[in-house]
Amino acid sequence: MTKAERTRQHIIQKVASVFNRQGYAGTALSDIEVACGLTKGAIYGHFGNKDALAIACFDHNIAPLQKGLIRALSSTGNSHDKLKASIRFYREHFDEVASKGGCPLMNTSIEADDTLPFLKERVQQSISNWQEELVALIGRGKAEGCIETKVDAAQFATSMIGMIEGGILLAKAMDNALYFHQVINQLEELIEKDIRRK
Amino acid sequence: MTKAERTRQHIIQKVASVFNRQGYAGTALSDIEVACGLTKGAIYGHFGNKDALAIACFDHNIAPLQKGLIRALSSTGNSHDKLKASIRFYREHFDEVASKGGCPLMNTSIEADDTLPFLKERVQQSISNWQEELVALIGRGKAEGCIETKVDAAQFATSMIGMIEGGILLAKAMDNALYFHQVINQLEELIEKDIRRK
DNA sequence: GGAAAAATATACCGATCGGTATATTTTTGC
DNA sequence: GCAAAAATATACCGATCGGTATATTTTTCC
Repeated sequence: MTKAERTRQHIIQKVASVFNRQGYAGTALSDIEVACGLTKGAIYGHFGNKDALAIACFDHNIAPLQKGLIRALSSTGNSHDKLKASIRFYREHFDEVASKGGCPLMNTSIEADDTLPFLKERVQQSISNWQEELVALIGRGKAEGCIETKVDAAQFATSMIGMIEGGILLAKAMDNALYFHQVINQLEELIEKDIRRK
Repeated sequence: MTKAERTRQHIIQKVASVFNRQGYAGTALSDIEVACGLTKGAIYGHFGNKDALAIACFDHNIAPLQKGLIRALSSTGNSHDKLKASIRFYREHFDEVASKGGCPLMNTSIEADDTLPFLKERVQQSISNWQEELVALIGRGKAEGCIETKVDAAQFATSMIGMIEGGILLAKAMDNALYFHQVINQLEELIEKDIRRK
């Protein structure tokens, strides 16, 4: 890895959580300079402008979440087990996500919604991918016989994502992880009672 | 109503949705001037600073939601019916909320979380109130015999709020109301199958 | 209807915004 | 180890930020 690449990674790694916490409009170049310990000259040597850096940071912020989903999908057990493994992943990593400013998908979505099309595009891609992976998993579960065939896969996938995001929102807003765990408990009960085929 | 009061209301009414859409950091005084058709001189004659205006706008944005909850709680029927009436309210008003930039509770929470304590305080108060009202409603439902006594009132209340907010988030992010309705459908099924006492 | 008061607009403030041109330092490759 | 190139810092740009002092207009009230 060349020096430039290392520095580029250093900047992303240091600045990503600042963007996640303060948002695009709320993060000034001066904040970025402080966060990575470099001056504008250096930063603009690696990124064309603030937008390009914001995109790189967004990608960096969602990478671990995408990896977590992939890992859960390739875990042992049937599709119902994988669904549970996926939820377990979010529960186990909540504190980490919270400490970095919350879910980047939600944070970016809220701000980008009406004002930052170049970020909104990426948010939509991530949500679509997440939802489609869950729909496919539920479909496989029906074929395997571990998930009720009458379950509406799209409705449940959307609801699951909505509950996870909603739980993070409430826990962050209230500064209390209990809210998140309450929603996740409800979700797990839902999967056990209404989704699983007995 | 005096002239000053009328103008003050005019400013709030015009600017509230701009704050909801663009956020606090993303809304410049120049945006505010354009939105209400007045100059800084006039605006600062009614509000001490940008913070004070943001607070007034937040209050204005959540007022209809608070009223909707109160109205649902005082609707006819038992507690289970009131729970359903409350959900129906959000479904019926989704398009209106979406057109004004989404749920102000969520939008404000995300941005205020780490940077705007004076707004975060209000968000917390609103969420607490919402959750407590639902917990109390479920408690009354148990006493009435229309809600299963084994239901965890706090967990369900939190989950219900989380699902509503999560649904709004997804629908807004994807520019597609279907996501919201999917989550609400799931929530209504949940209430009918797992909450209601048969 | 005219003077006092209130509301609004204009003009301006220092600070900070994102971004760039250039000078300086550090790294690379022979 | 030295020159070329790359990386970084410094100094500066015009624009815009939130906010204020003052001038002008509008409203109020006798």
